[in-house]
Amino acid sequence: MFQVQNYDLAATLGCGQAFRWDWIDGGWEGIVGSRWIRLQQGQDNLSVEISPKTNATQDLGWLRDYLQIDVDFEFMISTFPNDEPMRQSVAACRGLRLLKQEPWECLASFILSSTKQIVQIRQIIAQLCETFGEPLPIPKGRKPAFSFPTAERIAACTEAELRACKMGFRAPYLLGSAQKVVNGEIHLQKLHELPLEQARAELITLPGVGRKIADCVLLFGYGFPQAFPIDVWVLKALRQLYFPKRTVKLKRLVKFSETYFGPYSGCAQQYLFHYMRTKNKPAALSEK
DNA sequence: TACCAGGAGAGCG
DNA sequence: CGCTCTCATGGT
Repeated sequence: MFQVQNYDLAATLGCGQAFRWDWIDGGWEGIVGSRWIRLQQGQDNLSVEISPKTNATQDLGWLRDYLQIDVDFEFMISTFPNDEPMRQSVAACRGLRLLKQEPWECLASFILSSTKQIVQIRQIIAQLCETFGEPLPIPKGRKPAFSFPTAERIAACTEAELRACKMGFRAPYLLGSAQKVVNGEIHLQKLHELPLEQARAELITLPGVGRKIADCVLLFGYGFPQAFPIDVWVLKALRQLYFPKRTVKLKRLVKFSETYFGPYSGCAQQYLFHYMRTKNKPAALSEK
């Protein structure tokens, strides 16, 4: 059980930053590392069930860190620009947090995300884990759970094996990136120590990783608060909400995003993303 | 059915 | 540079 304030579990797990959480019987079930987890939103707490069972005194720091329980939420959103779009976005999903995900899983997931709807990304990743992940212990009666396959396991695949998981043209990208991780051409852990621009430059050397996907990994996997991924939704948000008069080019919007949204611009970006995706369909959240 | 999806990379002028 | 085209698949 975690005591929390302003924590919107549904927005956090269902907003498209992670792809392995399912809404089941009033709670969220997913995998963190090598453990099956069930989380349930309470009034001012999150209840936690873990498999294999852990006793109450066991250290859950790793899960607190993943869920970013201890961030100063009020301070963070107080740094957002005080404009109409941000007020609307925050009002729509107050309590959305950025997760701190495992870098390789985050990288691989977003390589698979390009020009795919979130539902499809989830399907691809589920099949990838079922096929190449390790089975994990689960509570009685639950459907089987699998770890996210390591870079080593992916690097040992053929392109055809990966394509069988329906990832299409992304297969050679995932394979190539896994190989570079395994043979040491990039050190994912080392990126934690680099400034944002250098870490981004490193990631972009990987096949299938451009500015957008690199920023997703930096934001969701490394916690760089100023990584600002601009996908089709955020592009639409920036154009529609901030520059409605004329069509501003992407390059210009990248510059705008680097200066306008403050020290936690990446988090602001996620509020804009969630707002754009849900404002015309309020109830669609739990399944998408 | 037609359109589009949390893009990247190659080819072109 | 900056623009266009292709890549694979399936949801809505």
